[in-house]
Amino acid sequence: MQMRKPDLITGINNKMNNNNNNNNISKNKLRKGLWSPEEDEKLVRYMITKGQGCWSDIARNAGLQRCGKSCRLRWINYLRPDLKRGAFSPQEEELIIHLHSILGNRWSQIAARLPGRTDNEIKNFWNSTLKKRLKTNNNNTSQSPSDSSDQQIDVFDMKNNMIMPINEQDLMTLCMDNSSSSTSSSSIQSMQMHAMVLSDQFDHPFSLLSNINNIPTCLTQDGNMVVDDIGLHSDDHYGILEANNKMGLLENDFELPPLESRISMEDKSMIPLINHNVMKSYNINHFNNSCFNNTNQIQNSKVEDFFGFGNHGQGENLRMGEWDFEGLMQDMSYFPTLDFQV
DNA sequence: AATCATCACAACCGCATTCTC
DNA sequence: AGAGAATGCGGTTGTGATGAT
Repeated sequence: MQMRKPDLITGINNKMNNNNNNNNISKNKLRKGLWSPEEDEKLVRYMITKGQGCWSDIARNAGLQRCGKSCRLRWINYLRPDLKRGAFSPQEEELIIHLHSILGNRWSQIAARLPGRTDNEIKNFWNSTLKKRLKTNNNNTSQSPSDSSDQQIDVFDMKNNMIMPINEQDLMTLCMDNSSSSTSSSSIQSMQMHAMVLSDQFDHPFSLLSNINNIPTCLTQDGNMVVDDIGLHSDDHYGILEANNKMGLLENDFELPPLESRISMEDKSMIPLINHNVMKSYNINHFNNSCFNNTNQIQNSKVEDFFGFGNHGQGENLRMGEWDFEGLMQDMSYFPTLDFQV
């Protein structure tokens, strides 16, 4: 389906392109709007024979009166031979919904998990179809008292030594990306995730993460380690194990985050109390940055050792705010029919 | 048949980040 | 180091197709 009329930007372009004579086209006027079959053919032929390179060069050398950006978009979203096209399968739909529940509108990251699909395609599908469908579904179930969007999660304020509740949405936003979050509460905005303590009260929203096991939970401010599921609870909610003891096996592998990304523990006063399953999905660097920088013993450890992800290339870094999908997807037996592409 | 509303999606825009010189 | 170019990303727009009235 083609929508935009070609060359909306200038009437000059329109006339010139109708003549289909590249030599006559003004050097400064680039064509916009719909791509003609001829343009597509030029771009495809060029890409197949010459391969990818600088997009502005491609546009020029392929004889296209388009900016490089436009060529890139056309190729990535429409002309690429590995595009799947066609309707989304139910499995794809479900995966998009799940990924979106974790990632939000990070379309490119979602698309990276759907072979043959583009971020634009997924974004359009979400905005035009899935969002409405989910909204309808939510309306049907919104009367339920167990509506997860209203679920309160206790967060421990270390400065004031008290527990305060926040809603799940705020916590998820906080967890997703503390550099660009737009949480509704200023107190939450000021929080930084630097340690996790388990809490049985939070029945995590990420069911797909629930089969990740065998991790220690996190660290407290003084370098102690908080653990769960290994029978070391010291009271009703959590237990503390001396990090020295727990980390003894890991101290030979040393991997430190860049200095500038480390977070001063003094600046952080809030520790969320959340289920360890949620914590597992956090950005690995996030833990490097925030959890493990305060204890020498822990600094000597790789996070992969803790979480068993180990799927990153050497030296690979995730940006702040990204999630560790490599590790996450390893554990996603939830969608057995999909061929995940990394 | 005509009109209007909605859907679907290609493509654009602006901004942020990364790269290159 | 920094300025400009290139690239990538997410939000938004515009319009043909389709359905409802």
